Amino acid sequence: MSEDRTPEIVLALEIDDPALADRLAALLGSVAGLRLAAPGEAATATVVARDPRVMPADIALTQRELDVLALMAEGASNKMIARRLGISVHTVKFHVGSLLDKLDATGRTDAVAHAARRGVIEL
Amino acid sequence: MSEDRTPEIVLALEIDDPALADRLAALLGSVAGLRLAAPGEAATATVVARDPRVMPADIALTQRELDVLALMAEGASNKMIARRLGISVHTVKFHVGSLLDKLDATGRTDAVAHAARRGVIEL
DNA sequence: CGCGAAACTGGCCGGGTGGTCAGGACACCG
DNA sequence: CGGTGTCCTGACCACCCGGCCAGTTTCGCG
Repeated sequence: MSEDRTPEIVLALEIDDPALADRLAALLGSVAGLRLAAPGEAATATVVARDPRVMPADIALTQRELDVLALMAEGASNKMIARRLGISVHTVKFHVGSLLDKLDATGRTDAVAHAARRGVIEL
Repeated sequence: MSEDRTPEIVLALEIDDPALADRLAALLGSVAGLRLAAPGEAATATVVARDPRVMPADIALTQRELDVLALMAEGASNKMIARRLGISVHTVKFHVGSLLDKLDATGRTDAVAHAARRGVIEL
């Protein structure tokens, strides 16, 4: 009961690089006042590090495509996007088509999922 | 050039709770072999902690709805979901309807976006 | 044993979606 | 100047989606 005013910080590790994970584990494991979380244990904080990720140059989307993509992520229909952007539905469908192509998606739902996964958009 | 094969780990902090951030900064700042990142500096790893999160009670989705939701996030069509789950398209549409209702979404794209936002599914 | 919740199925239909073909305007670059 | 790329628009069409109606079974709970 002495000093439980410092409730021991539990740190979880989510490191892609095994070598880095080892070094961090060694470093952090010997720090007084915190300990590493057991697998599956609820942690106070998580140390994350994903290396040069699968994300080659943001897949080169044009500005207009990013506009359309953002509205798609809001759940907007082609008609809504057209109105919001001041262009015709045909043009929206054109951009959506390009998006599906570039993002390698089969539909608009798949497209926003892929985009969110690679950080192109923020959900 | 002695031992720069241990390139000093740079840690960034993304902690919601200021008190926890302070304690972690104090603890980690005095560990040899790593240092805290300056604001905006590219870090080796990031320590994240979002507290009691916006995610109370998971909005009570049934198991089947979670199944359908997961496949929706994959970009699967109703027909594909039906095949994958061994049920009819009508049933899929039934579950999708419930999903749209519970997630307060206007379409399947909106539904997976909402679900991802509140952590119901992992993108 | 009733009763509700969950899961499942069917049909119908208006509107949305994705693919395809075709075209024009503009800017940049070799 | 011709080529390339982006952006924009039009039309056509098969298919999908979401909402509506209705119905069945199975399960757990009081």
